[in-house]
Amino acid sequence: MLAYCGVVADDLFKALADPTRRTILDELAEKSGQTLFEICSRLSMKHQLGISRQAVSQHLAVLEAAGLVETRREGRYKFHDLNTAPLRQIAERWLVPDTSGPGKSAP
Amino acid sequence: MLAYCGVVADDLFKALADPTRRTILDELAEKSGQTLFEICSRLSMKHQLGISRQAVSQHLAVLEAAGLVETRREGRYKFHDLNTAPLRQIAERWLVPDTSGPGKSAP
DNA sequence: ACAATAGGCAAGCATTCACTTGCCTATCAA
DNA sequence: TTGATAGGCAAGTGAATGCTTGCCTATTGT
Repeated sequence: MLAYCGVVADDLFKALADPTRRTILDELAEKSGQTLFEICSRLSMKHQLGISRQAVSQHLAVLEAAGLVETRREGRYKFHDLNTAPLRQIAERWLVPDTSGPGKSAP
Repeated sequence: MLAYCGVVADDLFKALADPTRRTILDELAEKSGQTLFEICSRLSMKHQLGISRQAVSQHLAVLEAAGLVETRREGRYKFHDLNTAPLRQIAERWLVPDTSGPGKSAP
């Protein structure tokens, strides 16, 4: 799709810049569909991250804005799923030799 | 090489977080072996980035710390080359495991 | 030698960012 | 209902970051 291009690029890289957010992605890759509290307890238990619930919530919002996390609501629960699709533009930007025409880069 | 692991991960993602640094990577991907002044003029000409030489120098230092840029000195010139090797750990970290989940990735 | 070129080092400033604190809404169980 | 759970919103704070300014060293050309 043409999504995850242009303007979203900045959100994507900024989302990946924080180590806590990368750990959250690791947790969602290991078990998808986790709630906010489940992620919080996992960060505390497995990674010894003393972090508040609101901080994790803000991290999830950043990841969602970058398209790396998708959410679905069910009752009072909100489940979070990992979406690795935006990551492919990283590989497409520099890892592939530039064979195409004058491709406009997205800062 | 065993480099580009562990501690370097944070430097890598932080280096990619800035749009100016990503543009520098684009320029080095298009033409390798550029000097500081050459990169400066390209950022100014092609990308309309009014940025000082020192700022570009600092960006290059960050990129070099992340392993994304390698340098070689010849006389009073310092040439910069792109190294995309560190980028592969991004794909290897999240793109590989896709056995679980609701199976809604890659629409 | 002298000046121009290519680059480096360090302090200061302004913005951004991660995190906390406090309070609020919505859903479910007793 | 009441209370507990799951989550959201907004202001404030301290640290990190991007950029500038000023001065410095090294190399090259005349």
